Amino acid sequence: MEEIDRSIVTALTADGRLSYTDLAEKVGLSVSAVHQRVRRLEQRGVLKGYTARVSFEALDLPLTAFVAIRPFDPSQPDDAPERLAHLPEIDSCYSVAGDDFYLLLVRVASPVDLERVLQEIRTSANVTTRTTVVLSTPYESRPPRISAAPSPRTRTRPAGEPGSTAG
Amino acid sequence: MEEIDRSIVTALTADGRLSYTDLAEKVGLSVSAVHQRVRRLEQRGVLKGYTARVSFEALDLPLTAFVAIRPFDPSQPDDAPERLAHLPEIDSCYSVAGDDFYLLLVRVASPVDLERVLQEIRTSANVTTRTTVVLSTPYESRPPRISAAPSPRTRTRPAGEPGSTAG
DNA sequence: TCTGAAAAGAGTGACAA
DNA sequence: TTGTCACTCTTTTCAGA
Repeated sequence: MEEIDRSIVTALTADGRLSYTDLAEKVGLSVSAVHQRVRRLEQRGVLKGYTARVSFEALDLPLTAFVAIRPFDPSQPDDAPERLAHLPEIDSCYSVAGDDFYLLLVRVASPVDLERVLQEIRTSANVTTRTTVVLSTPYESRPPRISAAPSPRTRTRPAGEPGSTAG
Repeated sequence: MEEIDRSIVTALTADGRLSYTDLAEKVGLSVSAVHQRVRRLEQRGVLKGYTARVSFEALDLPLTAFVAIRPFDPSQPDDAPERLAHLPEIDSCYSVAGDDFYLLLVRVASPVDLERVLQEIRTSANVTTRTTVVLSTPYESRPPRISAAPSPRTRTRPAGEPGSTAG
């Protein structure tokens, strides 16, 4: 990605409510130029949206756990993610290589709630669970380092226009 | 947490750039009342900040992995999180119960980069690694369900005021 | 803790370069 | 693709209830 776009994305991951005025100052462009770039980054899907970062402790969800799941009957169709999507305690669902099929990140208020959620996971998706409790979180969701490498969409060009292979 | 604050937090996790005007409409208060509530939620630490959500694929970080680590020599002081913090490929670091000491979430551009990062993790923190590659991510970082239970800070009271234990 | 109003500041779109 | 300008809307602060 190009340098200015990179610094825009970096700045917006650090503060998602930055005004275009402040952004423009940071990257050394006018407000409207920055505004257009942000719109393009949003359209390309580089910027997918904006969220508030919350304190899970303050929201009474102090207990985090990773739950690795495997189907009880591996011959059955595997639709665990959809079957589990209704559980609000599940923060994330990853399909993984290795011994397990999926790895879930779960946030609850208490051990008793974790027990209940594990039961709901097992019965909803017909899986066995192996749970790893998080004791503390030294850091989480750090902003990524954004490289200069072109993203796939950067290479796209309007239909009908000749590509560089023509040269 | 109280109902209006809950809907404010929910709305801001869904769209972190919502204007106070829109927020005020959603929760049925005036703009300045909503503004005050948001400021208070920020001061209490319920709202910790705002970020742009990015596409890791578009940022050329299509490969995600979980890396479980254990100290090579368990008798040495355990300062792995600080020793690893400089690696930008590490998104999150969780201290966990169970067989491993920490679980890292890592994002890289390619298998070769993963290999390099694993070597850097091993040498930086003097640990062994066990890596689980993520194949796909059905969902990630979903907004939490916000309960009515009081957050810890809600219970605090001005110093010198008698607590309920006095009764 | 809320409302309403006023001033300062930011977002937005058209147009020229 | 960027900058300028003009218009509109939002943010921010304050007094008063």
